[in-house]
Amino acid sequence: MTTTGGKAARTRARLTDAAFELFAEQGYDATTVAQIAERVGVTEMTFYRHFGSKDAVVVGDPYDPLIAAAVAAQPTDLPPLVRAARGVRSAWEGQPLDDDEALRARVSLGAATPSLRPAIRAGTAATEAAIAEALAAGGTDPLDAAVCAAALLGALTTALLGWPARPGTTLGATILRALDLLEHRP
Amino acid sequence: MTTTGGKAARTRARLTDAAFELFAEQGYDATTVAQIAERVGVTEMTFYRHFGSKDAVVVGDPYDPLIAAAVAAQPTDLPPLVRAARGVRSAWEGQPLDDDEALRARVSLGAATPSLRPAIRAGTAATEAAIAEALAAGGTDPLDAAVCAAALLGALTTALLGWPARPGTTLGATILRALDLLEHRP
DNA sequence: TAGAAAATGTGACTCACTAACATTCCGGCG
DNA sequence: CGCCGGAATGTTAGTGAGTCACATTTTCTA
Repeated sequence: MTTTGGKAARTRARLTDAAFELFAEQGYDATTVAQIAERVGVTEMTFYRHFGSKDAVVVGDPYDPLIAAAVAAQPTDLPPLVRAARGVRSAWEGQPLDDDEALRARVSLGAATPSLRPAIRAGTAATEAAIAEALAAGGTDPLDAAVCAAALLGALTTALLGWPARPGTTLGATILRALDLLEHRP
Repeated sequence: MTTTGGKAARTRARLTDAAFELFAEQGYDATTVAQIAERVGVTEMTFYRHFGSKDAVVVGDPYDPLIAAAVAAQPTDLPPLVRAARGVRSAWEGQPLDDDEALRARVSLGAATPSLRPAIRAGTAATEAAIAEALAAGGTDPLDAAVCAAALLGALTTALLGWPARPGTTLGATILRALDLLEHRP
């Protein structure tokens, strides 16, 4: 039993691998769920039980909910957008995402596939809501809070998707740069 | 021939009306394109020829491309996010959108229907790209420009969708408020 | 009023996604 | 060893959005 996890985890991993192979061979849109399932020797139904949607293979994990805590910890007398940006900055510095090749590949695919963007945005919705709530808890008007959170997530997502196109640049630098822009540092 | 436009325009208008009736009766998701077409006495095919997708009935018109010009007209020594925000502000002041009941109804539906959000975002993509390009033409790094444009559009879209929930508030005030937030005016 | 052009219809298809129900795999326990 | 229960997977049959090639009607113009 050297392999990690039970049978389900293994099937899930095989589906992920097959999916990325096919995406690389034919592109995301041209690949059908049936093809992915077939390559693994499994039914479409099994795919949907593991992922729920075709998007989910690529988008996968939701963003950090602990970002919200970092936002809430920022001084409430700052303008809300600055408060949010500083919160994310401190959260990142506390626990950065290591940018391995796998992540770069996934982000690259996401950036190169327009039909995937809705799913990407949807994946950030939870974080956006959490940040908005954290801002509102500090006395910011709820709509103002939502607007700032949306601006922040828009900036972060665009930075993330633009990162793979800049070889040699670290993800951290790209993210922090986006935060600088929100704080008007030119 | 007192009616405006040719037959196509009339069919399109009838499809829009029928669609919004059905959306009001049963909700957007529960309404099928076949139902819309049937109510007008027309085929699904005709619907798709007029709209291209179910989303398009609600999302409809693309945003102002002249916003980009206003952004480009702002002084280049401002931080890019400020430059973008001031550009939109000046564009709005030059030619505001009149907020009639029809617009409010459409925005309301969009705000209340999560499955519509992807289409809404997609509808702003052209404006976002135009603003990014205007910023980049002023010497801003292309990725920085894209990040700022995304933040701006994120803020504006959220403000727009949040507007109908505030009876008595004008759309203009809501938009200008969002721009204030991007410029750190609390 | 004929004839081109615009508008619409037909039928068949692909693909994502869902649901109810049946079946097989696998580890633990007597 | 052999049985048993739950997890994992299969089967079948759908719905609904969107596309395509081709036929037909309607509308406008010369």
